[in-house]
Amino acid sequence: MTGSAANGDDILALLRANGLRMTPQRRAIVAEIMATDGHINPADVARRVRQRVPGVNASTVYRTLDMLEDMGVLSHAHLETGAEYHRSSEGLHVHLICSRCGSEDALDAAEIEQLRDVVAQRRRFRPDFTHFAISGICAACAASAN
Amino acid sequence: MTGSAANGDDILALLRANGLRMTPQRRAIVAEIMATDGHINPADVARRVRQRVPGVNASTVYRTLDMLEDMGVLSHAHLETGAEYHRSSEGLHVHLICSRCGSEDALDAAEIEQLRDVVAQRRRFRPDFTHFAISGICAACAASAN
DNA sequence: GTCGTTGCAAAGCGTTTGCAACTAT
DNA sequence: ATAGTTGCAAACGCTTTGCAACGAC
Repeated sequence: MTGSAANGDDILALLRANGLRMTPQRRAIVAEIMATDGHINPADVARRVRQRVPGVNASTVYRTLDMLEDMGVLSHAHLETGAEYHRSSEGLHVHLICSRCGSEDALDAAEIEQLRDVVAQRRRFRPDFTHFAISGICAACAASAN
Repeated sequence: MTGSAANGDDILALLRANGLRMTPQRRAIVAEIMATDGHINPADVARRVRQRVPGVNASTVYRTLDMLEDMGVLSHAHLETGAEYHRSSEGLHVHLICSRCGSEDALDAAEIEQLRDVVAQRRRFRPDFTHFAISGICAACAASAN
């Protein structure tokens, strides 16, 4: 339930420690995830994995992603297009998404801290800004538009 | 493209001004929306409207919600369960959602302002905190849990 | 009469499920 | 041998689409 596994070996150990098994399908899925920086949605992961290793069923991909999230290897966040997975080891990641052009950026740890403080100032709610993206208008679009 | 219509008459006027028509189906959908505080998703709106006015097709509901959003009468936000519509006239509304118990709360204008400032401090990105919810742990859950 | 609007029916898409066969351990 | 895992195929829920009929203006 913990692990911030950074590589295949760590993940294998994690599975073993929980009585789970490392199958060829899981190897392929983990490899795909580890090869991808940033986020990809379940359907995309399924497509990509199947492209490399034709035998992998989509339902296996969905079940594996769920499992990896339970193990703490993956996390998901909600972007405009829906849920996206990313490696938990990538650390705090708050997505800024331009609603006009779709470009993406990210806040750093200090900024996230400040956002948390604003909320904590008046509420006992402990916000997790990584779970949902923050929509808005990027500098470029603000300059060129309205 | 503008309107913050608060009642049926305003909406009718808005449609007229844009060469659109007020049909019985639209009347039913608008009535349902106006009778609901908070948010409901498209599928729910469809179900509720059909319950009241059996003749209304689901595709009509989807098309009408899209149209009303284009007109500025409705807005949508992204919550854990997906997209939710709400009346634009309800004003700035930032959703705080507890990921443990699902309870909801909202930030007020002053807090939203402060969040904006945090981002503006170092970026030219203009955030819209209303578009995505903010996930986190509510006070009650933080107290009862580990 | 015009043109926006609707219902219908079908299809699309991502996702989930039950179950028998398979296989990592 | 034991349980975890997979593929299959079907079903699911939400949403979209093309098109002919309809109806608000």
